[in-house]
Amino acid sequence: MLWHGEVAVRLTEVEAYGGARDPASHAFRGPTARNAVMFGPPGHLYCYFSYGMHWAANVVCGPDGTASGVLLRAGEVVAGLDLARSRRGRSSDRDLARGPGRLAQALGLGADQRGADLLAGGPLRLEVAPPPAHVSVGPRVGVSVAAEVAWRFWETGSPYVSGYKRSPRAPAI
DNA sequence: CACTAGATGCTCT
DNA sequence: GAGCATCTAGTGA
Repeated sequence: MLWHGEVAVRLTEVEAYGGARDPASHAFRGPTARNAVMFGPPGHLYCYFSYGMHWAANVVCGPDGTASGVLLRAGEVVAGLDLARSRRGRSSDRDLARGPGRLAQALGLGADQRGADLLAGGPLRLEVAPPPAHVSVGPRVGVSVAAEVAWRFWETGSPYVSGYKRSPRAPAI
C-alpha cells in the first residue's frame, strides 16, 4: 500500500528489475544521473520520465550499492479518490491507477518525488499490507530484451491490473 | 467492445 | 540524434 498525502493505492501489479545483471534495467549500463537512486539504499522512490509524457514509479529494494528495483505497474486507489480523480481528469475509477503512467499521475508523483525516502514517515510512505490471496506470474511487458524472464507479478483476476493491449487474459506460466 | 496508429519530451550516446 | 519499463483517441465490427 503506497500513500502520498491523502491518496492511497493498493498495488495490484508490479515488475521486478535487476540491476547490472538485467539488460532491461536502466542500471544495466552503470549508474547515471537518472538511475542513481537505484544504486542507493532500499525504500527510496525511483521516479523516472518516459515516452515524453509519463512518469513511472519504482521502489528501490536492493541494499545500498546494488541496483535493483520494483516497478509499480498498476494499483487500486483506495483513499483520496476525489483528489486522484481530479489529477487524472475524466476517467473511470478502474482506470485511475491502471498502468504505470496513470499510477504515478493519480498519486501525484513527479520530479519532486525523485529519490524520496518512503520509510521516513513523510507524506510519501510505503505501508506493508497483506499480500493478495492469488498472484500470477508472467513475462514483463514493454521490455525489448530479456522478455522471457518472468518477473512480472499481479493479483489474479483483479480488474485493476493493466494487462494492457494484447493478452487481456492472464498468461499462465 | 476491440484493435490500430500516433503522439510526446527527457535522457544517454 | 535516437531511443524509450506508455497512453489516448479514433476507427471499424
